[in-house]
Amino acid sequence: MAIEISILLADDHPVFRRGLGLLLASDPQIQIVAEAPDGTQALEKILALQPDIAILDVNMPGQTGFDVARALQSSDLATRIIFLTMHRDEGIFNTALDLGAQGYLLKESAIEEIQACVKAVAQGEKFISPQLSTFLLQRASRAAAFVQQQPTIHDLTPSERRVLSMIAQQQTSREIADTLCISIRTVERHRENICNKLSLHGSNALLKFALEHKEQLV
Amino acid sequence: MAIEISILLADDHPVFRRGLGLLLASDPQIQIVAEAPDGTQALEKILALQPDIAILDVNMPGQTGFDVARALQSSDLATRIIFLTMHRDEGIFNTALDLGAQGYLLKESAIEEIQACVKAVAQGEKFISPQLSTFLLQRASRAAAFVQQQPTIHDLTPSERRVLSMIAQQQTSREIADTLCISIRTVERHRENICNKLSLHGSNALLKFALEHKEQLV
DNA sequence: CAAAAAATGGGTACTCCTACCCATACGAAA
DNA sequence: TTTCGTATGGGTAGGAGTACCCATTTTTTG
Repeated sequence: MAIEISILLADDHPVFRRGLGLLLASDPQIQIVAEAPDGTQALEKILALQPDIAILDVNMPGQTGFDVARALQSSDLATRIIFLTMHRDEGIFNTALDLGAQGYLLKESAIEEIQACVKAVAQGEKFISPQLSTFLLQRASRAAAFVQQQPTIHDLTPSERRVLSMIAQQQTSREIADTLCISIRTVERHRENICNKLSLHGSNALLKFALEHKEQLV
Repeated sequence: MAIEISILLADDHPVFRRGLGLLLASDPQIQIVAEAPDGTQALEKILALQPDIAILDVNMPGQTGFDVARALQSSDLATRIIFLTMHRDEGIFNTALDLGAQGYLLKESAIEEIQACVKAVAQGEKFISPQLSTFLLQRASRAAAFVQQQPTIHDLTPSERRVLSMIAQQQTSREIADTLCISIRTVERHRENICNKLSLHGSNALLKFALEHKEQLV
């Protein structure tokens, strides 16, 4: 078949981006119509070129892949999204799916896997890295249970998220209170609520969590 | 000139490895003689093929790029080493230089930069990502001052390193003491000594440091 | 409008960690 | 042999954070 799949490729690592571009373009069905080194340029080019598929790195300087996806959600473009990430992380994975991603790949994926993903997504199917099947099953069982058993970062209120991200920047409650011009007790209250929502216990639970989930706290 | 530079390429991410391979091979002077997905295979192929240059990812499953470099140090091979890493991290950088690396590149480097690095190293020069010039200057000034002003992980004793890596695994002093069958006071003494050596201050200073330098604590 | 959620603030007890004080034992280096 | 580094242990004070208790105000939502 001579059906062309037009693709925009966004990743801030030149070698990875160019390399993947070359590898994908070696397939006659696939055409790379643009590349972008960051989310802002990716979004511009997606809106201008309206590719079939946008392959977006999650972690890019400036606008992240998630930011681009959010911006696209409010448009009526038919461009489908494949996320590409370093992190075998359930939180990021769930965020991606909540943003309506059709594909989710780890950067360590084999080339054949990425090609298969592109073709599956081009035909309207979904494709998720097999390495993440655990997360997918957990997500499915959660959905089946009709209750969210393991609340994530996304269940936090804006204030709580703000505090959490400041914790990830290694600020103490005292410093956070001073910065936000609120009482340290309020900060500690937020901490408590976050701990409860995320089922975190023990000493420095929040600091540990925050440092391990920095990426999601941009 | 028709001088061929033979290269072994080791990285656990297939797309990055293949992509970089294709990009480098597009230069007529450069020939990729082998690729490897992990340190063990990299070492085998280096010993068998004796390439001019080995481009090694630092973070690979099993044997890391550093492990390979250590193994090569004790051999008398002329293969020069270029390290490739995600992390803009001074500790990793210094370790690499201590291991006799001729090149040190960030994965976010431009393709031209990597090509320049390969050619420089092939001619016996050194090449370090310009993004790391800060570290290089710090290292130089440290050496000039003839004293190590900022001791690093490498200045810790074996016991201290063991404790630090357990801290990075989110164990409390109590748990570490139980695991090692020593008094919690000894663990706390190690913590103190580590804090002093690394000039760490404030609450949870060690936990923060340990979580931010996990990669070096394997 | 009423109810729920979110944000604000305070009290108290407890644990963990840091930061200082003290010491003894052992092996290696000067 | 003496000294230094390392590992081992104890005491004590204080800061930071968790985990409960209490409350009021504002905003959002049904």
